[in-house]
Amino acid sequence: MKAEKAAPRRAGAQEKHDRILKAAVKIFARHGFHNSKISQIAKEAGVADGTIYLYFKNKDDVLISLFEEKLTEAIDRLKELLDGIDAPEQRFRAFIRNYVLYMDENKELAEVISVELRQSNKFMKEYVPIKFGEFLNLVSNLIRDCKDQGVFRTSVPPGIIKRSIFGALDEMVLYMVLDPHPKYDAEEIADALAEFFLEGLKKHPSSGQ
Amino acid sequence: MKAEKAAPRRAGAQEKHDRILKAAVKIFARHGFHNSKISQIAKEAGVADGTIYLYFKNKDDVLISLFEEKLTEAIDRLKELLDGIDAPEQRFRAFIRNYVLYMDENKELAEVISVELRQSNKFMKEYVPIKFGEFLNLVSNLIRDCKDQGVFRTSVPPGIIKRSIFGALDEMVLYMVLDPHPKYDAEEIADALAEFFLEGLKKHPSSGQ
Amino acid sequence: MKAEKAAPRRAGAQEKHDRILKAAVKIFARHGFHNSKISQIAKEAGVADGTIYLYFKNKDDVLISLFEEKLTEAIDRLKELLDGIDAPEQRFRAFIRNYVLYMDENKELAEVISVELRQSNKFMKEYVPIKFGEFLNLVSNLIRDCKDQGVFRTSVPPGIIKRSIFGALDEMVLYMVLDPHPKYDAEEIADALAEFFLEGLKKHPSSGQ
Amino acid sequence: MKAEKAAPRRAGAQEKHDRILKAAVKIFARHGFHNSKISQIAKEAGVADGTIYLYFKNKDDVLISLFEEKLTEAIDRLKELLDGIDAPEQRFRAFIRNYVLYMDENKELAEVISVELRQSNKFMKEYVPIKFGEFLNLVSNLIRDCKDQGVFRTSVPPGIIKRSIFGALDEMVLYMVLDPHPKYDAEEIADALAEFFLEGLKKHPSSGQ
DNA sequence: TATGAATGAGTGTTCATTCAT
DNA sequence: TATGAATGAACACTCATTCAT
Repeated sequence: MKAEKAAPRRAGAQEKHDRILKAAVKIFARHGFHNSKISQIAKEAGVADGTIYLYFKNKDDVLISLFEEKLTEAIDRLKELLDGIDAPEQRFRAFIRNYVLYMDENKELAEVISVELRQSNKFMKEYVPIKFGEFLNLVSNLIRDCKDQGVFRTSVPPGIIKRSIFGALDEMVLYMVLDPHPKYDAEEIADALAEFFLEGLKKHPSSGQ
Repeated sequence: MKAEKAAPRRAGAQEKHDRILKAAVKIFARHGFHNSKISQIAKEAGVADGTIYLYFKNKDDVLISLFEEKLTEAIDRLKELLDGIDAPEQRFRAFIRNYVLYMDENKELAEVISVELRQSNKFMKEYVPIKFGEFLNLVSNLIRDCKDQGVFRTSVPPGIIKRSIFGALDEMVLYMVLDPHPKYDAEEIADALAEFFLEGLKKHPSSGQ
Repeated sequence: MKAEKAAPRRAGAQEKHDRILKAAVKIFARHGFHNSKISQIAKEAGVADGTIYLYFKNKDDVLISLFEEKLTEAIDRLKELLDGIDAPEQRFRAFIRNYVLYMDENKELAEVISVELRQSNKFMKEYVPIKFGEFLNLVSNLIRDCKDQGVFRTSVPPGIIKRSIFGALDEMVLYMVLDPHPKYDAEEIADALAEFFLEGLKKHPSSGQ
Repeated sequence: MKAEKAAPRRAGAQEKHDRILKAAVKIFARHGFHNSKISQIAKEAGVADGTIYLYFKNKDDVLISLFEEKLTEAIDRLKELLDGIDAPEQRFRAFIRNYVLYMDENKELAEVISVELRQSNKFMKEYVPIKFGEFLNLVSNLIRDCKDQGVFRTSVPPGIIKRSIFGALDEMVLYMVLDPHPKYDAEEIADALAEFFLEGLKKHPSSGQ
């Protein structure tokens, strides 16, 4: 929930807020945050420049809000989806699959997240890291469940696994959405990644120790 | 080899060029590319603002050159190192290990690469993607060798593996260099990652097919 | 009487007009005209921003109206007061005294007049100079009466006297209302100023000529 | 002496600094501080907009520096002049006379000081009040000397006198420089004011008490 | 080569004003 | 009348880049 900024009370307020954020995703994806102009976003959203400042504190806040709201949305969707699945391995697979498919359906958002998240994570102190941490915890929990149930016997520390998986997912998704002639489609990528991670995390009896 | 720009003639020229790039790494790591000022780099390098333009076409070119030269250096170091190792699996392990240790020893460079590479990859059309591709190919080759020798029997496509590994490495390294109180040291991280990847790529007899 | 603007029709209209002006005095005193926002005045007055434009043409007009009405009020009060006094010297003293006391009782108004009047006098072509001239004429008349009755024998031209007196009063009042730990109170200041001016304007037999 | 802002070291630096300040006086006099644009000043000074920021921290600093330097100059000139005069009354007269003539010769500066000083005094915390206080002290000292030597026997407190005199001078000067068809010239005004003040401050034996 | 003063295009942000409700 | 969301013109300030020395 955004604070500080008196949200306009009109009926269409949320709609306009969303329109601006949607425009921002498109513009940021196209030019990158730093090369995007507020006036471009305003134009794309069909509002005046000044209107953006009725809904967001400043340009940074547009990006932060974008991260916050879109990550929340994505996380919620993933959580809800996982709720319907019991078997840990299936949950893990479903997570990977749905993350990849979600990003494939929201290519511009995927671009923005991949390209700008690190910048933001480093230079914007507040919201982004929190939301991002929440996302990483989702991964942690999945891994812990898999371990608890004996699916994963890996000795790799969870803190390393969760980040590695995020890094791999993120990079892969970026490649997927940017490549104009992709060799693999989202489904293939999702399956391959799931396969890769699962193999890496299962402790195979034959591989001894 | 850079073009357009008058090649440095004096012996001290290369030294000044390097000093500027070294300063740039430090400044970019601290503030990010877009928030870094040419004047800050000049000051850090102990030269006048204008002098930077004797060695680099413009601000973008400083970052591009940085990527180009530092990636080249890193790649060459890794290549040379791998040359001394025969067994594919050992080469793979050595690669992971050395990448992580190298970045740990060059924390500022690691930050810049992690935080700025994607932006640059996307928005700077020229050198960066080429150099980055070269790096990825290094990974590809390692994987191909492992496959050729039967170490990896994975069915995951190499194009997906190489990017996943880069993504995981990159994210992990970023975490490593940024966390003020890291839970794991570089050695642990390297070992864990190698373990994770190798397990994921070996085709385990027991895991059937 | 203001023109152009629809005359307030409802009984409550005048009241709202006054509330806005009262709010404006407070806000202008606190931040200065140029640093005051219409929205601040609206908030202070408890009305919507747009409402101000139902009562005033624009921001300038708020200040102009403020000067016009408050100066009129002050002048009328002073005139009325002077009407009850016959002796020119007493009228002069009463004028000084009451101007100072009035401003002391209306500190915020005094600040606005002192700080903004000159700007307005110079850059706002219409009402302000007229009203201000009227105020100065009040002084002129007092002086003329004193001269006519032989109280003042000064050879200093009236045009110079009236402005000097206004300047001195204005500066003194500003000092009085702004100083958080004033050395003199309003009464003392009034008496001192009256003394100073009267001495300066009486032609003292002993001082020759 | 200005600090913080690295003054350009070039030979012509002081000259450019002065040119900008001179331009600022002209522009501020014409439009008032708040309605003056940096670009107007730059144009008038024959420099680029950005150049102004090499010599001044920001727009406020231009005004502050203007006050500081011009007041210093004026005060120094007045001090030097007074040094050559012994008799307190003559010193007082000389002060009035020279202040008025100086302002008459620097009409635009006079306008800026009269119109903007109060704003600045109130809203700019640092330099202006200090310099202004120094100016007031000059007046105080003159009065004290006159009292010490028995020229003034007034009972009006010095703190009130100095501000009244400044207020009267300032207002009178403003009138003088603004009136397109002035009834009095600078000499007359100076003489009249001196006369007025002196009469007001001398304690006339015949006026008893 | 090296300097750093000068440039001026470019933009985030503010806020007086409007107008649909 | 009253509202306050929306507008968009306006502007201070920054900083990459140039160029005279």
